[in-house]
Amino acid sequence: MDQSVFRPASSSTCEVVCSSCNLREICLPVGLTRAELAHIDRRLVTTRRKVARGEMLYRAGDRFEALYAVWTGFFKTCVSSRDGRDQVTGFQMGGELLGLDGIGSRRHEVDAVALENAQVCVIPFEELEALSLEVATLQQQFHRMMSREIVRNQGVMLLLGSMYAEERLAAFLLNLTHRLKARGFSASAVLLRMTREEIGSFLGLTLETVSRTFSKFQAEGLLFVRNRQIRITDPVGLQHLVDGAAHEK
Amino acid sequence: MDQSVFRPASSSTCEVVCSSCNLREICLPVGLTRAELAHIDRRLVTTRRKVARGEMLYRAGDRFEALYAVWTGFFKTCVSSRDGRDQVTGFQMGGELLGLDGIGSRRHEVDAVALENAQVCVIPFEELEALSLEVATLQQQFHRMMSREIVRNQGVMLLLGSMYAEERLAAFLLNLTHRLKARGFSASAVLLRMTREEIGSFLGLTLETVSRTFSKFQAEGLLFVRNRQIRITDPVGLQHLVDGAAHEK
DNA sequence: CGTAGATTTGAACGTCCTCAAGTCGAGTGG
DNA sequence: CCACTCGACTTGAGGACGTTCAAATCTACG
Repeated sequence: MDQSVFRPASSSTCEVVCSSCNLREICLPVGLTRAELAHIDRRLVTTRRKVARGEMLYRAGDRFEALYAVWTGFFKTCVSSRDGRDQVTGFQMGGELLGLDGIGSRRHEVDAVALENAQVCVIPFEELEALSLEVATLQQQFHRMMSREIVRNQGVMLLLGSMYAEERLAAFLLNLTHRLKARGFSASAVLLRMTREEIGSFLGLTLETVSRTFSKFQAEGLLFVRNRQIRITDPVGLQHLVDGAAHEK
Repeated sequence: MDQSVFRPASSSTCEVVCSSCNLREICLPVGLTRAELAHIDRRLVTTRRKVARGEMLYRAGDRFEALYAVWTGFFKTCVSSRDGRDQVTGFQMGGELLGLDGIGSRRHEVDAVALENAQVCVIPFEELEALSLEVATLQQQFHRMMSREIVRNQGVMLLLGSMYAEERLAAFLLNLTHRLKARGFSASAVLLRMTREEIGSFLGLTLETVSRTFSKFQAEGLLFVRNRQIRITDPVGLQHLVDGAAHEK
């Protein structure tokens, strides 16, 4: 647990501006004009926060005060019931928002954990709502992002409710590669940031089933696995699986 | 399919005002002052729409133009993948919003089907966003509702990802009764508006498993079932199940 | 170089699904 | 009013998929 350069609650106040951020075409400010961007610069986001691998950005029960836009690094969110069951509900990468769960009750309802050393832009929620009253485009964009979160989760419900293990893992991998590709990374060579257990929790499977399914995919020539290094050699084959090919009559 | 009194796209323009609606303490305008309510009356909602049992309020792919607040009746929402798999993602009753899935892409991403003759308040989305710029409280309330939708769905993911059939059905029933109770209905005598198959689809189970589990609950004295009439006699026992009692060591 | 955690793989078991048959209930028409 | 029909529901039997338990291997990191 390398914490040497990461003081838990450290924050940097220097030059945090959306208008020159490399993620501005993916993140919350999509579609804002230069003038609008200038208007929100230094008002919407004033600080970044570093979160070391394994640490929580926030945890269920914490007071909700801000949303977070992932700038670098990789997160997971988990819900847990009182009896200790828990479920990974999503993985977040650059440009994606964390904290939407807290708006309704003013308390966070899930845990957000960094899977690798990460930095997030802190978006004080009061400020976001205030600016949204001034900048209609910002409001619209925020609504779009919340809506997409809802749709994404419904897609996960489809996966959890009606897919076989192989279909789930295939869908998971394709989703991951699409998002990586949209950020300029390779869609075929993927370095997983999460354990088999975390993948399993997200997909409603055990870690053993995830491991076995990876092995099966490799045996079938769909990909190469070596620990967390994945090379996808047949994305079409994976898509075919997601489309239910293996169980059609 | 009794359509005699329900013309599919019919709408009534008379006296549709939030300020005198019996659901104003549950629906979107929660927390608005009298002045604010007066401000949005006849602007936010101008029409109601009737939807007959079995008909769709909207379907996946339709252009998104409005949100809908359920006024009377009962709905389900379904996602389906191209290969014909489909999954009920939720059931909606009075005061709950439909259509949030369309904001992101300006197209609806799910189907919304009336499970009984229903009426919804039509909330043109452009108008909602415009009014949200004027009435900060309305904006806040809308954000809260979207956030709660996200949290709700994460709860469903927990259910689908890590619960046994009995736990799922118990959780489903308790959720239903809580919502009914909040609307002034009995929390013990419930008339299900959906088929076993729809319950099963929502819970990631087959209709047979749902049926068997109902029978088992009855045999254990947790409830009485008679078709869609449910009488819950031991809500604590059901809660105990949800909390994982049956599988604790 | 040793230890703890992550991963792989095997074998047996269990939950839930599939397939099938039969029952029940509401609506229809004779 | 009653037979008829269709869909919804119940119940049983067998099997499949994924889990659980267990052991071995691998990897990263101190």
